[in-house]
Amino acid sequence: MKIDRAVVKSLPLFDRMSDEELDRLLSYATSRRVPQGEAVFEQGQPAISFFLLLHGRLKVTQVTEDGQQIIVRVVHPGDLFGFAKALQRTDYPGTAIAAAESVTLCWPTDLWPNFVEHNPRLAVSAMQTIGQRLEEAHTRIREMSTQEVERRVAHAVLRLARKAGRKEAGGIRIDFPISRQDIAEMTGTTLHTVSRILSAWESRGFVEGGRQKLLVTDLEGLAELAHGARD
Amino acid sequence: MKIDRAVVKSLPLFDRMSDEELDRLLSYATSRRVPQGEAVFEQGQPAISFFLLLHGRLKVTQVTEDGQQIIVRVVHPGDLFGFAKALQRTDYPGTAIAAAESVTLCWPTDLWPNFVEHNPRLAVSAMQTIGQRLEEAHTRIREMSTQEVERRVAHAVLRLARKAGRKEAGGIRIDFPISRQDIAEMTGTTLHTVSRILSAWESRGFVEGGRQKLLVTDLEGLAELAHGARD
DNA sequence: CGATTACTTGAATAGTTTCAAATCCGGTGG
DNA sequence: CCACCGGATTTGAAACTATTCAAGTAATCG
Repeated sequence: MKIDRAVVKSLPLFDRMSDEELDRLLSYATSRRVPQGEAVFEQGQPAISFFLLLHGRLKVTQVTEDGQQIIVRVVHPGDLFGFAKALQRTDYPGTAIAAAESVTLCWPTDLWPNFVEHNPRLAVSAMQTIGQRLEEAHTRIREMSTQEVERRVAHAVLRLARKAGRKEAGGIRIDFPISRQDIAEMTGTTLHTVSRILSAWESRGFVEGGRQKLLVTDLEGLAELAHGARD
Repeated sequence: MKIDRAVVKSLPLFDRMSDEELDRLLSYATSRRVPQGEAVFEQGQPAISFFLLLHGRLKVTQVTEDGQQIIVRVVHPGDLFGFAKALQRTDYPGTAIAAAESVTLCWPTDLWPNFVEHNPRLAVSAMQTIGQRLEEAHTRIREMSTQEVERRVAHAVLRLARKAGRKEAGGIRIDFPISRQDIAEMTGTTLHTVSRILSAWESRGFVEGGRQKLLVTDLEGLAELAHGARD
């Protein structure tokens, strides 16, 4: 598949890179279209590549020993993902599934040290990314430790609106198919509880639901709820 | 305070480093004794230093907006900590408190890039450390999402036994003062629930409690419980 | 000792999950 | 184009886990 250089160039990660260097980087990359529902890589597979999401949306999931699934994070366009090797792992700790039709760039893991050497900025970016992820993880732990389900769901929906929201008449549309089950797996609860919460919100005018659809109609209200101002 | 070179040299992080390089590193370091209950740094302070724990034990805590506290992690001897700057942060995201009398090495954050340049191994180690931490965080999220409190507490105690356990007649002693409240803050529950659980375990012969004391008397049994084999 | 902090434990309560069943929606194939 | 099927969603009721509230009991430190 042909790589769209303009798209890559527009990403913050690469915007200060010289054209030559960018070309060199891209010359090693392959592009891949991932249909909805298909996995880019699966938990436990050897980490032979690392990736950059160009279009679409991925869910990174983990399955526990006893078969329960959680969503570790959502990958948005422009995010690096699957760089297990940079963290000294040999296999992928989770499964990355396309929530919507997606396009990824893909490099062999072996090239990581090479890239980092030629592009210190990339190393810094990677560090930053990991640091952010660690913080996000801690935030989530904090929320799960101290907040009740409704506020956790509110925070999750707000994050989605911020990272995957598209303005639309009447509110902010979460721009990829997301089910109640997904939200449950992101917040550590059950789809039943999520459904009840969204129903309650709908009657309060905060959101509008739908099959794998979510429209935030009152961001302010939700934010207040998430921060404990309302109940 | 005088730095004990032998102690530093015995750490995996430095064991392949040349004596000259180690001396150079240590020449920039200052050593500091931290009495029990005192903080090495506090949440929100500018990150002017990074640290290595030589002796003792630290709890890293975060306080939520509404004043609730959680324990993000426990720092064990040999661990690097407080390298916020490496993650592109300018302040410390948490507070590090000495759970027992501790000794730390301390470097100015500015030297981090310099060190990393001269010691690629240190950079790799740091990456590895962060990667491990991210995994630990995800493990914790997974546990909090899918497991009930008793199993979470079992896992937490097992981790403590592994990382801070000292063999002793009759079992494995958690080698620093730890309260029910601490365990509650590590597992996202209340001290009451932890107390009840430990009491139940004590009558089943898994542990022996005490004021800020914990002795694991049946590691096997606890492990089974943690993995869902018993109830 | 006296005060303080840590711990234990019972009872009531609240928040969530589990179980069960009905309903809705979207696409597929006739 | 429409009936039908399967996955997604909703919702009620029961069960349960863990928290909150409320005392009361130890252990430690000055």
